[in-house]
Amino acid sequence: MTDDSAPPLSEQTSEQAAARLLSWYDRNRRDLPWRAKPGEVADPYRVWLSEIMLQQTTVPAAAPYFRAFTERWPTVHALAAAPLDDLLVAWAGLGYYARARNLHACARTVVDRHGGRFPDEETALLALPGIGAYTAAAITAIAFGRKATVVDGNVERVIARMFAVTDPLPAVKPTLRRLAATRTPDQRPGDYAQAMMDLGATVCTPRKPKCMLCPWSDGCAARASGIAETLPRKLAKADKPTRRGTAFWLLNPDGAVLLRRRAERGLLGGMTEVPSTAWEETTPDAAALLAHQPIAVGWRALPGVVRHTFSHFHLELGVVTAQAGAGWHAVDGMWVPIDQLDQQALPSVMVKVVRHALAHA
DNA sequence: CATTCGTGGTA
DNA sequence: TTACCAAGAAT
Repeated sequence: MTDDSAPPLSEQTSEQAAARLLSWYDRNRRDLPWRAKPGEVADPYRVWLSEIMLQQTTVPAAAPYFRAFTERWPTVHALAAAPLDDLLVAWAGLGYYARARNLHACARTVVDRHGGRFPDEETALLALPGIGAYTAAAITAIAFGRKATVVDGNVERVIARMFAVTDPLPAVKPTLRRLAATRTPDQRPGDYAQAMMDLGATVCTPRKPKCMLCPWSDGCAARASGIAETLPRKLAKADKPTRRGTAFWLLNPDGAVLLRRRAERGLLGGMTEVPSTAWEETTPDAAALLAHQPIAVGWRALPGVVRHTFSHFHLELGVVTAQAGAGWHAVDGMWVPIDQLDQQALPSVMVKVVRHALAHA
């Protein structure tokens, strides 16, 4: 049966709809670094690693990190044997650093309690650190070829449009999941999951969906009503407050800069930072600087400000600088030569601070 | 159920 | 320049 002779999607069974999507997938397959080629056996380690990296992260952002990780740590055993700090350095810049900490914990659990093999059932996968409903289903389907309903942002969008679901996210999530489950086929679970996500990523896009290219367009209720681009609806998010702080760019006589490790949990947990005052909505005053300065010296303010936006607030960091005299090696933190900063677990905001300091100091 | 948790690309 | 957005999870 060709696409041209197929009946409208609404008159088809879900198996027939799935077959049409899989046909589209085979004709439009993307070559991604973590994707097994046709005929290749999927490697659960690579599937897992890619799915963690892709959480709330675009393909172009994740790809170079995936290549670096798999080259340096080709197996879950290798990753489990590595120190957490090595993972944090390698993860720096990718964001959501709890993912890296959970990645490490998960690798060690798989090696220590599962004999180095990932479980092939959703419930067992769900129990592992950093693996939630989406990732458990994705690994089940893609790595093990077992039936599972994969629901990510792409699938939510495709399903909301197909069924013209107008209730807003996130409350409507369970409904979208149920609808998605009714269409999940028994055949080619991994390809179907990736086909749904590819469809959302390349055709059923958030803005200006390419309905003319969609294998499901004739059965799409939202397109029929002319509301496809408005779906899925989402509740308005609270606007981001602006927090402010002052960073201390402190050099020692050797030309090394003082850095420190952030708390193991929370924002940028376990990552390296330039010492600073607390980040609060009020501009830090002189007393705050005195209270937070790593050592008591005279500070000179650098011109300008470092701006950065996190997931839930804007940050404006002023930078002050000073030269530490000899004998200050006992401060809380570590002296790092400027030319060795690339070996540190510096998140993007701190890379901005470093660049700003080097440009203006 | 709402909040916390990054980053870079895009319109 | 701002806001939105991306293959979510943990609490």
